[in-house]
Amino acid sequence: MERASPGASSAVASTDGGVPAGLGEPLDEGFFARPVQVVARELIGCALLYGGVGGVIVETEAYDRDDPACHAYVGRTARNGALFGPPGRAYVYRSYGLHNCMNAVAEPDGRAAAALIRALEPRWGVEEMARRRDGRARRELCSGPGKLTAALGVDMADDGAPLTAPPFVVAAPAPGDPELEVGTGPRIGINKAVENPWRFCAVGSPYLSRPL
DNA sequence: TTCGAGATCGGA
DNA sequence: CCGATCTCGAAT
Repeated sequence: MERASPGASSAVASTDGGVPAGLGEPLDEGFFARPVQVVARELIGCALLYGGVGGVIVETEAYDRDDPACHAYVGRTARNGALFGPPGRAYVYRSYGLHNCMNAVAEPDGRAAAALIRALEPRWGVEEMARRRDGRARRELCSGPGKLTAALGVDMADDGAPLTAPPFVVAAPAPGDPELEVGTGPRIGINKAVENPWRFCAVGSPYLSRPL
């Protein structure tokens, strides 16, 4: 069981450029140019920041082109174009007319697939995220795909943007970070291909959208 | 603690 | 029409 005490949160040491310290190596395009299930699994424990604000990825889902639940399943359209583009880009779409959801495009250029980022453990710029999320508790800042885009300030204008360049940072787990145990389960909120266990979670994290 | 409905809009 | 969702209020 994790036992983070709210009062013990220390100030985040940041370098000059607003990019926080304590990050691992930035992930390159090659990381994303692999099977989407592998990418989705290995993103657990990595850092995701937007403008210096963000946290550690604790929940993802994989969607590939042969998957009826994937937006690319119906073929290329105006909305899902980024899915067919080069790996390491963002695919951002609007959900239920209200929320934005963010994916990391995976697999080689032209092959549609993406990992949906579903939850973060807030770590950098927590104050700013709380402001954007109406002063909610840390646990609720990024515990869902629509919540985390709101907390980071990611929107439709970021559709197609490279995750390998500012304002995005996606970095491997920092050296010395405890390795997270990854669990799998069925994906959330879909009605097709429900049985595929393509949801990946950091086991026991209190920051998931839902427990496994 | 769980359940159900409403909000809201671009794309097929 | 219908979502890869979130929130709030009511019931349990």
